[in-house]
Amino acid sequence: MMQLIRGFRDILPGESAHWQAIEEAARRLFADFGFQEIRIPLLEKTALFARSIGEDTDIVEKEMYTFEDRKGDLITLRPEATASVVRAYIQHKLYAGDPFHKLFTIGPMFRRERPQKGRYRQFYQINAEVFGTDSPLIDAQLVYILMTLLGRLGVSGVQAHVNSLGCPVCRPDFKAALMVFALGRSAALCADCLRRKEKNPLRLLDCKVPSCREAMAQAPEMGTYLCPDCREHFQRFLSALSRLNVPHVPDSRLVRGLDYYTRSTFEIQTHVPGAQNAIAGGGRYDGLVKALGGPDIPATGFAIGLDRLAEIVKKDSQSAPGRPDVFIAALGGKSREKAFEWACRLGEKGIFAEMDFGDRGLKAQMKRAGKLDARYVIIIGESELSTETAVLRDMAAARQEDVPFSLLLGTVIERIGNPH
RNA sequence: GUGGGUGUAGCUCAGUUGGCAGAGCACCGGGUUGUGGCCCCGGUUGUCGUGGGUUCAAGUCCCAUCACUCACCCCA
Repeated sequence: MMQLIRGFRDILPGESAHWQAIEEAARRLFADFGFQEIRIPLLEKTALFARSIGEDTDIVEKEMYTFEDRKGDLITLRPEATASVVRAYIQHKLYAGDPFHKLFTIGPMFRRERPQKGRYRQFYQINAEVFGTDSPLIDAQLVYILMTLLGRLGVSGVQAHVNSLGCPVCRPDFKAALMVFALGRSAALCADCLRRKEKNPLRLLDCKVPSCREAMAQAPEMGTYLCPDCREHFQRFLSALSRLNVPHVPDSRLVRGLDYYTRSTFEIQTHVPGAQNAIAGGGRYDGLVKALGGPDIPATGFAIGLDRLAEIVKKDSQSAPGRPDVFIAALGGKSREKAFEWACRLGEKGIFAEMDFGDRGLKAQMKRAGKLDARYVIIIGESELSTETAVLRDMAAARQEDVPFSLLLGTVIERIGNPH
């Protein structure tokens, strides 16, 4: 049997409704807050991701779908959206005139990781990016938007974890201090952490191995190393969240894996069991626009993992196709042709008319009409053809009447339009 | 990439020390020559994930492989 590629998935009709609900809620919310949609390509030059995400990150080192095209250029299926949005912002000089832009995009990303619950190799994200201000108020607004969206979707028990990663002025000092501290504890660290302390010392802070946690318990905290500007920025971020009554917990262990993050960083976590408890995350990336060849414009944004969110939003009930307004039960070929014509005409008028295309008995067709929960059934067979009169049955009332063909569609439209 | 678990009907799952592949739901037909839901009767549905091996005999034991799943790494 042909099977789909490992780590990829089909979103079947019963589930797609949940996805639509989330996407519609997000679009409405973005409109409410003045965001505009930007649509970006799935493929970019590999160098874009290598430069923005960071050469030494796992994403770039071993998780990207990278290919050579026919010309020999290296291209990559996007592992995240921010790099592309920034590229587009720069390329089309969206900063000219007014650098302030609020953008969102929804679509699939690709990472070649080991599949796991809520994690696929093609996964979907809703991304928001705000360019042109370094205000912590905007960071707070992004968190507020995230919480509002989750609230509108009926997701409860979520918490915003927030932190500040500092800036190019103060972060190097912190990294150095962290490295020195880790060096003193080398004996107690796991193999992964020994590797981390060279490449990405910040990650030492969120290792899950108990012995590492213990060893790092007294590690220096970013908070104490923040420069005055960053310290004030973080305070304003926190107080804005408090003013908005957003439940949030400062979490000095919250670090992000991508190199481009600066200052405010946040993650929305659920209390669901399992390791995949983060459903959205983001933060400020003030240096990225410049690093990718644009002007020195600050920016901030978030990403929501749609796969996990859909899993949470999914109600126990599977969504079903809508109930037909009318089911047309036809007996015999001639009748079926008539039924088919009626079904099409009714559909054109916005009335959902279902019918059976096989050659089945009336009982079977009535059964099907009942199963589909059709409001009315039209019955047409030999005798109806000869008298040019169809039977129109109200299923709930279990009453039926004869209606001349010439009046049938009008009668149905009237009944559906004005029930009773 | 690393480690554990699981693959039997469309779905949820039974299947004994190796001995004719099952149940419920769903689906189809009948009970009513052309009238739904409830009920009753009957029927269909399988590469037992795939490929090899052991055996008189494999869903069952062994090996490999693929997929799913959980955790790690990492991340949304």
